[in-house]
Order: sequence, then C-alpha cells, then structure tokens
Amino acid sequence: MPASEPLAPRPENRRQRVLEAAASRFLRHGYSAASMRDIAADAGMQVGSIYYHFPSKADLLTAVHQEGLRRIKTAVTEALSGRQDPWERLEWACITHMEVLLHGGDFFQTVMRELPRETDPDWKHLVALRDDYEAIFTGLLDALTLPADMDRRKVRLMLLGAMNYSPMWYRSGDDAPANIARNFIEVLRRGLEPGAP
Amino acid sequence: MPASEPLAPRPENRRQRVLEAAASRFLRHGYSAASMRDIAADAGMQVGSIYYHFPSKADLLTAVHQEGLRRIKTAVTEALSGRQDPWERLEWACITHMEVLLHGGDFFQTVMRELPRETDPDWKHLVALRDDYEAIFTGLLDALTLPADMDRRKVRLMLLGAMNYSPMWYRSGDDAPANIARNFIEVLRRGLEPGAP
Amino acid sequence: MPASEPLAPRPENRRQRVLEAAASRFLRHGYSAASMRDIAADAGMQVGSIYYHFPSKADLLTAVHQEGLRRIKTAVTEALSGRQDPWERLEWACITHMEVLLHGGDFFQTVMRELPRETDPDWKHLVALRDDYEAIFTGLLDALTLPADMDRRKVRLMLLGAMNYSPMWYRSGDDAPANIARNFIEVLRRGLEPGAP
Amino acid sequence: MPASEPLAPRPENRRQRVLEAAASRFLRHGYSAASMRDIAADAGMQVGSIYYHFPSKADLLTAVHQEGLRRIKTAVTEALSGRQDPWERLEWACITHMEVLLHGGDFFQTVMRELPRETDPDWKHLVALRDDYEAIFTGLLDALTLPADMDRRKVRLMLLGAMNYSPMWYRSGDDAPANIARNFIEVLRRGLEPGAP
DNA sequence: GATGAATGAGTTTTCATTCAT
DNA sequence: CATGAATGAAAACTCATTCAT
Repeated sequence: MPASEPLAPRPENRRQRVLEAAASRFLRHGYSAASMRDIAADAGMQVGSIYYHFPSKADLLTAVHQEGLRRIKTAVTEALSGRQDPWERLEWACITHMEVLLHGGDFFQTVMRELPRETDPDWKHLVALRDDYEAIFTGLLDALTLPADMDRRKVRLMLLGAMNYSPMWYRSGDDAPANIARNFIEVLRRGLEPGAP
Repeated sequence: MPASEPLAPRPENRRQRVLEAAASRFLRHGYSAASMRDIAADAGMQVGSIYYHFPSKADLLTAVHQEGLRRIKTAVTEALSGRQDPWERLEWACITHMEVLLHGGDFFQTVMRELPRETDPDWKHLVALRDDYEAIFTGLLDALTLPADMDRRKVRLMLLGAMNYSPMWYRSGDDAPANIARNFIEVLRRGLEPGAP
Repeated sequence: MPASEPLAPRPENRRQRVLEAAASRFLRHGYSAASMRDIAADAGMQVGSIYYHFPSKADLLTAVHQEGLRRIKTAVTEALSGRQDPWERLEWACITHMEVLLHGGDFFQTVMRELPRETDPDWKHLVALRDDYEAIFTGLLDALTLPADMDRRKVRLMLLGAMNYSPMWYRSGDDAPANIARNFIEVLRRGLEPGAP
Repeated sequence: MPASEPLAPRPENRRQRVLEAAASRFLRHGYSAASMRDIAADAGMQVGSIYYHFPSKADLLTAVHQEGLRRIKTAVTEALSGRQDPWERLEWACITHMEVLLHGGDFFQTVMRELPRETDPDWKHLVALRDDYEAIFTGLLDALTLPADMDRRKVRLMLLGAMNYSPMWYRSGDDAPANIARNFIEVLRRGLEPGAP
C-alpha cells in the first residue's frame, strides 16, 4: 500500500464538520425539521457515522448550544478584559454580542433562534447554559450608576431582546453590527429626547 | 331522547377548535414537532377531519398567523383610536402589543415565536402578513419629533425586539404587561441617565 | 319563489353525468387511482351525492362496463342486420368495434383497458359481461369457411387482440378506424404473401 | 451456534426480492392498488426497508419495466443470432416474445399489462423503454419482402396487439406459447383462405 | 335528491436509531 | 472509524363511505 490514501480524513475535524453541519441545518430548518441524513450529507458522511461522534440528535443540539455559548462567552470576556468604565464595558459586551450573532457563523445564532422549549428533551440544561451567559449582563448592569428605582432586570431583558431579534431583520447591506450595538447603547443611555425636561 | 346526541357536532366552532389546538401545539412544540395527530386529539376529533377544514398543515400555520395578526391589529387600532399625542399613541400601541402577546392566548405568541424561515412552506406570505402589522409602528415612529440624525428604523426594531423577546422570560409573577410596556417607553424616551450632560 | 331556479339540474341526467365522469377518470387514471372526489368534481357535484345514484365505487365500474358493452353490442348488432356474407359480416363487426373503440368515447375503451383482474371485487361479473359480447365474434368466425385444421378460437383472439391494442398506438392523424379494421381483415383473409405457393 | 442467524440478510438478493414482489403485486392488483406494505410483506421485510433500495414506488415500477424489457430484449436478440431468413427471424422473435410473456414470470407481463398512462409518474420514460424494444419488430418487418402498398406499421401493431393480448385469455391447458406464435405467423403469412383467387 | 361534515382505515414516505462488518 | 443495510414507529395526507339535515 502506498504511503497515503487520497481521501484520508484528517482525524479530529470530522466531529467538527458534523457540528457545523448540524448548526447550519438547525438554524435554517429548525431542530426537528433538520434530519440526521441531511446533516450527514452536509458533513460528507453517512448517517450512521454521526453516531460515532454523538450519541443522539438531542446531544447534537446540546453540543451546538455549548459551542455557541462557549464562543460568545470567550469573545465577550476577552473584549471586557482591561476595560474599567461601566458604560464602556456594557457597550463592548453588546458590540461583541452583535458581531458574533450577526457575523460569527451559525452557532450562536442557533442558540438564540432555536430557543429551548419546555417540551424539549434537554430543556433545563440548555436554559441553564444560556442563563450562565446572560449573567454577564446582569453583572454589567449592576455596575452602572442608575436612578434608584430603575428595574435593572427589565433593562437587561429589553437590551437582550433588542439584540437577539436582530438576525430577523439584519441584511448584508445594513449598518455594521458594532454600529448597531453602539446605537442601541446610545438610545438606552440618553433616550430619544435627550434635551427633554 | 336524552338531552344531547353524541354525533351532534355543534356545527360551526369545530374549525375554531382546530385552530386553537394548532396554535397551542405550534407554540409549545414548534411547527414541525407538532403533529396533526396531537392537534386533532386536542381538538377532540380524528386526524382526517382536520383536512376537511384546512387543506394542509402549512395552511394551518398560515391561518394561525392570520388570526394572531388580525387580533393584534384590531386591538392596536382600537387602542389608538381617538388618541392624538404621538408619544401617547406609541405607548398605547406597546401596551396593547404586550398585553396581547403575554395575556392574549397562543395565537399572537405563535406568530412571534414560530418566526418564518426561508425554508418554510409559506415563508413569503407569512413575512408579508407580519410586515403589514409592523408597519403600524413605522407610522407611529415617524410621527415622533426626534433628533434629525436618529435612525427611526433601528429604533423601531429595537423596540419590537425588546417586546417580542418578552414571552421568553415573562412569568406569571412578573409586573403587568402594561407596566412593562410603559417602562420600555420610558427608557426609550428618557434614557437611563436622564440628568446626564 | 320565481318560476325557475338558475341551477336547476335536469332531473335524470345527473346519474349519466356521474357515469361519464367515472368512465373518463377510470380510463385516464385507472380504477383505483381514480378518486370518488375527482369523479364528483368532474360531474359537478359533491362526493356524497354520488352515493345517491350508485351504492359504491365498484358498482360505478360495473355500470361503466355495462354501458360500454351495451353500446358496442347495440352498434355491432345493428351493423350486422341485413348482411349475409360471412366475411362481410366479420368485416362490419370489426369496423364497428374499431369505430366505437377509437371514436366512441370513454366507455368501451375503459372496458378494454381497465380489464378485470382476479383480485377485483366484481371480477366474475365483469368477465361474464365481456365474454357475452365477444361471443358475437365466435359466431362470426364459425360462419366462415376455413381449412379444416384452422383453430378458430386462436384466430378470434388474434383479431380481438389486434383491435383492442389499438387505443395504445392510435393517434388523431392516423388512418380512420374503419380503414384500420378493413386492413386487419384483409391481412387476416389473404395473408401478407398472397401469391405464395 | 445454530446453523443460521435470524439477522443475517443474505446480502445482495434482497433488492431482487423486492423487485420480484413488486412485479407480482403490480401484475395482480395494478400499480396503484398494490401497496408498499404488501410488497414488503411478500419480500419478507419491513416497508421502510424497501426505501433503502428504491427511492419511491414509482421507481419500483420503472425498475420492473426495465427488468422486464431487459429480459425480453436479451432473449429475442439471442434467439435471432445466427438466423438469416427474414420470415424465420420474425417467427423466432414472436416465439420468444410469447414464451417470455406467458411462461417468463411476472416482469414482462407487467410491462404489457400495466401499460403506462399519461397520468403516471414516469410516463414518458416507460413509453420510451417499451418503444425501444418494439423497434426490434420494426426492423424485422422492414426485412420482409411484401407487396409495395402494404402498411408495415399497421402489420407490426396488429401482430404485437395479438400477442400482447394473450395473457388475458391464455390458460395453463392451452397450446404451448411457441405454437401459438407459429400459428399467428402462419395466419399472418398465408391468410385464412390460402387457396383463394 | 343533495350536501356539509366527519370518520377510520388506509396510503406513501421519512426518520432517528442500531449494528454487523 | 465508517458504512451499508435494516428497522419500526411515526409522519402527513387520502379516500371510500356514512349520515343528519
């Protein structure tokens, strides 16, 4: 036998290929409309082969969520490192959130689109994963100096909602994600009637 | 003869029963994970009977969207009638939007949760239906007096995103929908640092 | 109430409309691929209404066969009346058979195309109906003066097969059915090598 | 360990088993009255397993036609090889045609019984397959020396019709297929009145 | 006579999963 | 590691038929 086979699949990135195919299919078709066969085809293998890497379809979804949240957490944490000003920190968290969401591939978008449902097999786990990420924003808002009666939870959910809805309307010609994020923060901070009594 | 016969089908509301069952299942399981069998069971009839009222599952989804959007449009239009002040009008649109979304049953929530995908059977139609409703908000924002460089489209999408994300976190003990809406408007109008330079 | 209603269906020909629609659908789609709903639609009525005229789909098929065979028997019998010469009688039977088969509507063609199968509900009945018609040809062949060892049954089946296959290849530009029939008879009588030893 | 394991699927002939079961069911019940469930049962497997080998019921029909026509073409071609005399060649083609049709199993008979309809899924393809076979007969007739005004197409269709109708009346006690074929050729060649003026 | 509404058994097809090789 | 082959349950949908009105 010669030294190398023509199609030799580099050993470790086949799992990754499956994961990417799954994220893409979950995002475009939804979890249950995405079929293992199609995912396998996208990943360039047979259905049965997926099961060597992942024990079930539900585990694939979990892995996509984990990967998506791992990426966003890493990115946000890195963006915050070294920054002190509370408003600047919030702004950079949002900039990163928007950039990863809109230009960072299918993983994080799948997390935000294929939101867990109470009827999902792994519901509690997925919710816990996401809550863990969103806790970063709880901390960032707590660090702001705000009027005493301001409901910080509502503000956080308002901001996250505004951002997470963006893949629904964002098109390639739109303003850059970072600018959209800055706009949201600006509106949030000053309001629409900055000079009002 | 006893008071009621088993086969008397209370003629007209069976179609409505199907529609309600479908909205509920679509909301709780997602469109493709919801089975016609379960919808039929919820509606108290046989699977085949659904097809007398709706030609396909996709049409059922379309009908749910139509009904949800018909309801919210009616409610918002009515809430706006007689009001003149632009900010008051926007606030009432949001109050109504939140009340119908959070306390108005499954229809409108399904519209906002089961967002159309490009791969969906009736995608363009569903998007057009929702755009038609959201156009109300375009008008409301156009009526506001805002700084000249303010991007009203972004503001509209920010506000809608904040509201439409709410079913994801809203729990029964939370503040009333109307209050949440008022809070959103307040933040949007004044910002979080009302006295800032 | 005014003197006449706009849609008043002339009382007796609705049964006939059903029968014609059935023949057409049976012929073009085959018995089991033809649906009662489609037949009803072609006939301009609701499915349920068919059951006033015919107790079941199988009975519809039987009725189509009966009507088709009634028509061809009437036509052939009439064509033979007054003719004495055995070969002329056979020729006219064939001319009529071909004309009704190729230009006589869907009934007789359905009889010959949707041939009864042993698995059909009404198999024996349908076969008996057709045998009854084909018996005419047995008689016509018996009347011919032929070489003693000639197997008249085989000749009859050869001739009927040749004719009954014709709807499969006959197209509107082809020779007239009567001419095709005359050709068949000519070949049958003289052979392809008329002057051979 | 006992002699055979229940799950050992004798690897390659399962596809063939499906094909045979399909031919048999299509022949006895007709294409649309034959159910995949019954075909699977005849083949000794689950319905779903059929779809590993054939993508749809329509493809199964196509495969049956292909196999039937492949068989008859092979048989006829072989029967003609080495023969020169035009009439002898035609006779042997007919002998083979009749033998395969009446004693050659369900495949070719299905081709000739389950004649393609314009409404069939794969209509044009099936017609093309059969035309390809029947072209052999066009060639055989062209090779005969016949009166100048003889319409060879009509003669070909007369002969094919006579043969293809035979499964409808052939019963096990009948004359051997080869003899029936010889009879047809004899009648075709000499006619019924060989000594006539 | 006709129909609107419903039924239940049936259809083809899809799918996640398994497992011997 | 990967796959070819199979499975059985479930999917959406169709259909002949029924029956009260």
